[in-house]
Amino acid sequence: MFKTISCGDINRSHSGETVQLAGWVHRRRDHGGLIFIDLRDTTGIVQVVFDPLETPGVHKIAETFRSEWVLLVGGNVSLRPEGSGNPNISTGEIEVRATTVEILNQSKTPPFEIADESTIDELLRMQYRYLDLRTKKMHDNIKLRHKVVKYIRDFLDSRAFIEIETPILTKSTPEGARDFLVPSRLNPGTFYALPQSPQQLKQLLMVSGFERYFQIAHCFRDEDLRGDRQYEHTQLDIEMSFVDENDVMELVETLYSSIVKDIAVDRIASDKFPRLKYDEVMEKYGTDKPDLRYELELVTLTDVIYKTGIRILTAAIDNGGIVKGLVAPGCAEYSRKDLDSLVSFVQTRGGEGLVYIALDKKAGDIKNLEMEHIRSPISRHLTTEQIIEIAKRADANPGDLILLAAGPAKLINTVMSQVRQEIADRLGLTNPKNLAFAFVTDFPLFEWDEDGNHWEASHHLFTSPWEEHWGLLDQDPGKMKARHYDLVCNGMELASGSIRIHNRQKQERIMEFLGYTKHQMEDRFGQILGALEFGAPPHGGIAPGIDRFMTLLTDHAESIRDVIAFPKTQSGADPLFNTPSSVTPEQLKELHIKVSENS
RNA sequence: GGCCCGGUGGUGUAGUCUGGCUUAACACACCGCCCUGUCAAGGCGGAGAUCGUGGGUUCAAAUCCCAUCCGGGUCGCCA
Repeated sequence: MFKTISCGDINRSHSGETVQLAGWVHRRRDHGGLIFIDLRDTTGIVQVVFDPLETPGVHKIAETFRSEWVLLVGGNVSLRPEGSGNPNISTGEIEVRATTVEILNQSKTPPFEIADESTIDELLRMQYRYLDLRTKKMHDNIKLRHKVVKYIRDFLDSRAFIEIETPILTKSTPEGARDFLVPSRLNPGTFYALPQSPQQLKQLLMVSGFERYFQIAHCFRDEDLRGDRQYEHTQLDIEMSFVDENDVMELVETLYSSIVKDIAVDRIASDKFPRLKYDEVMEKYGTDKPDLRYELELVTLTDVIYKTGIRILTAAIDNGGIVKGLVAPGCAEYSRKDLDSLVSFVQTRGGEGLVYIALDKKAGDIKNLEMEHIRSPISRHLTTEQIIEIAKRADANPGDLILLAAGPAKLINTVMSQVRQEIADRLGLTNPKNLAFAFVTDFPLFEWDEDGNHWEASHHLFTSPWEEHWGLLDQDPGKMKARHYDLVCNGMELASGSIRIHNRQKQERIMEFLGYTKHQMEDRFGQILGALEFGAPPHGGIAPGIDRFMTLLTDHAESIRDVIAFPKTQSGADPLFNTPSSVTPEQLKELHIKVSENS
């Protein structure tokens, strides 16, 4: 071993000891006489002193040190002279007085400083990811991730779960997300697919009788990337036999609240996660993954607004749309600029616009509201009584700002849910230390797809409907509820799960309803349908995303890219490896692949 | 695929709207010299940028126009 102790582990109890350290030159402070080097390894930073009077030879070498050189330093730990301690670092009471030094490696001047406080272009960070990962910030993120994953493994192990690996080369199932395909060399013209999730595999493991399975699983989806979406992400895949939705939710609830309590100690979360119905959260928050750190509920105002006859709003209602409002408490004083930025916020997200009604707090009480207290582009189309009615319905008071948007329900919900988030940010209600977990339940089993003009499974087609809803399949499938539950937190979907169908006939009824022919069922799902015929136990599970969860646990993650060691850019590139890249004609030939000219 | 923001020495930014006062400014980093208690050390000096790329307009373009590439956000998409 090169070192007898790590930089960050030294403290005043080691005073007087002789140590050997290895690490990187974090910073150097050359006084001409004394030279101070902050030596950094993965545990932290310690100050090394090179004294020209005590060790002139070693001091001479130290004059050549530059940032990020790799050193092996021998020396004595000593308390710093009175008054020269550094309370900002854990090793600030002591220093190592160097007696020997060896340069293990030199470094070019790095393209950016290895420091947490610097903001560096993300492309450059990715091009030199191995340097970006040297920062304490990234070390902390990656180490915390390790801790969380280890905690999960220990937790589930202690509850009799078995971790089982499933293959990365699996079968393409064209529904859902786009698959990543891998050509088969031995079977020309055929392909494997990378798993979008081990869904069918874990169900098969339940049929195999393992009863409690989990896996830290890599999942692959060839869809556009975002701050919270990468081509490949890691999920905690869980499946259990002989359970109902409560068992699964309670397991996750205990696991997640324990992680917060034991690892992310600066985070605040409750032990019990509220359970909310899908219809209710869509109405109140406009999204199925609401941020519950604050209230700010949306209000449907379609009827009151329709009565006013204001054309710009009622036109949308005539076309089948809705009007939703949101009260921004105490924001009546918003400047024209503030308001304009909200309007364009809505417009850049596909909305027609945003109508505001500011109620001057001078009115005192809502009953005393007069026209002079109203600031709104639609005020001249409204009577005082109408404004009071709107305000009452929205539960707005003088001093508040009412925001209204009209249009198709889906769009308005999407946009207004984002306005809600934006207002909460502006009001400072989004403390990242608070983790507002909740389960969303009672999802519809199917969603109508306008474009394709057919029904789709809103979760996936293995999800069981409520037992008493099977009768609705032929009558009113849109009303069928699913045994499906999501874990949400701070406006993020963290996990999705369900109780599965474990009966072949029932599974085939769903597939048939979704438009599959017998032949297609057999071709795509033959393996799972077959397994369901051999004593498949009732089972269900859930799959929490690890990457998203990690961003909630750290202070230093702007996106999931900050909790993944080697992520990809929004266009799916890795600037470090410079991939995707072309391959040799020989490789293509072996794989029976021809690249078309016009691509 | 649509929309929005951004790209200026090694890094981070200013300058762009309103073309010329720019020999492109500032901070950090880098190089040299000075300096014995600093810790984002300090002082003095120095080097370093054809302003993402390609066209165009103009007497004149970092600045205006067109195209294109790259990064980020967002809608679609993500069972």
